Amino acid sequence: MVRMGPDSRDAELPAQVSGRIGYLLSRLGVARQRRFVAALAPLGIRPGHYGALKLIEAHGPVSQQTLADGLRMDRSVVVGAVDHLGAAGAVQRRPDPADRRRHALHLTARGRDLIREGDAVADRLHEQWLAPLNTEQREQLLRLLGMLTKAHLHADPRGRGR
Amino acid sequence: MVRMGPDSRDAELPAQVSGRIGYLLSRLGVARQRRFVAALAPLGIRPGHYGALKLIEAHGPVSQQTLADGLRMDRSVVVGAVDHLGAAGAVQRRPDPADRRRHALHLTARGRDLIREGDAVADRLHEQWLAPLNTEQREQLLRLLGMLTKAHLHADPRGRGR
DNA sequence: TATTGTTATACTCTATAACTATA
DNA sequence: TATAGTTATAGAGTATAACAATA
Repeated sequence: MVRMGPDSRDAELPAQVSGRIGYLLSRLGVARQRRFVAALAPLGIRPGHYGALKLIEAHGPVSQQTLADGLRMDRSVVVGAVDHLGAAGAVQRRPDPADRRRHALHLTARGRDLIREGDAVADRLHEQWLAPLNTEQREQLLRLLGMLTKAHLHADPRGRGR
Repeated sequence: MVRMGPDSRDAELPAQVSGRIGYLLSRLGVARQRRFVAALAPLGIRPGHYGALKLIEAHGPVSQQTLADGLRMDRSVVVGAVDHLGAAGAVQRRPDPADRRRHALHLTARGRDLIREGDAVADRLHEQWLAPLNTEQREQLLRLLGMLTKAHLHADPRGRGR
C-alpha cells in the first residue's frame, strides 16, 4: 500500500539533533563497535577477548583483576572472558607463586596466533572505516578525538560522568 | 597491600589498540551516550524519548511506525516509549481517521515543555562535552564525523554492516 | 580487614516471532 | 497479502552483592 494520511513515513530527526557532534559520536561509536564484533566473529572472539589478549601480550602474565582494570570491566565479567579464552586454548590460568589468590594468565601459542589474526581483522576494519578520509584528515580526527578522550575518559574511565 | 608478583596492576592496552580512531570512537560514543542519559534523567525521560518528541514536533502527528523508522528502533520498542511519554502526559495517541490501524501521535503542551527542557539539557551537555575544542576545531570535527556518517550510516542505518 | 576469583541476581537493550485488526 | 500496533521471549551487556580462600 502507498503512503497516505498524516504520515509521510520517511520522517527524520531535525538537524538540530542529528547534526550534533554528540549525536554523531554516539551513532558512529555503536556502528563501529558492531562492525568490530562482526569482523571478529569468524575468529570466535569478541572485542573484549581481543583486548585481553593484547593486554596480556603487552604486559606478560597478569592477574584477572589487572585485566579487569586495564579493560575497564568488572572482575566478575573477566571470569567469563578468561573461561572463553581458556576453552579456545588461547590462555592458561596458572597459579601465581607470589600470591595464591591470583591466577597468572599466560598466553599460549594459539593465543599468539589469535592475536595476529585479530590484528589483521583490526587493520582491515581500520582501513575500511577510514576510507573516506585522507591521511591529513585522519591525523586531524585522531588529534581531536584524543582531546575529547583526555578530557572525558581519563578523568572518568567508565564514562558515567557528571 | 602493595603491588607485587608478576603483576603491575596498572597495565594498559598497547597504543596500537588504544590509540586507534575506531577504539576512541567507540569509547567516546558510549561515554557521551551515558552522559546524555544521566543528564536527561531528571526530566524523567531517556534519549529515545527526547528524539521521539523532537521528531513529532518536526513532522506533526506521525504514526508509531514512522517514529520507529526515524529513530531506528523496532516498532515493538516504540510501544513502550509511547506508553512512557503518554503516562508523562507528553503525547497522546489519537485515532488516525485515514487508517484505523494507525495511531496518530500528538504533542501536548506538557510535551512541548519537555522538549524545551530537553533542548536546554542537550545544549548544556554539548557545551560541556566540546569545551576542550575551539570553534574551528568543532567545525573540523563535525565535518570529519559527517564524512564517516555519510559513508557508514546512511547506507547502513543500524550500523550492523559488512 | 582487604583483595582475588567466583557465583548469583537483576536490569536494560536488542532482536525475533507471533497475534489482532485493519488495509 | 501486507501493514500497524501489540505482546512475549530470549540473548547480550552491565551492575551489584555476596561468598570462600588468601593476604
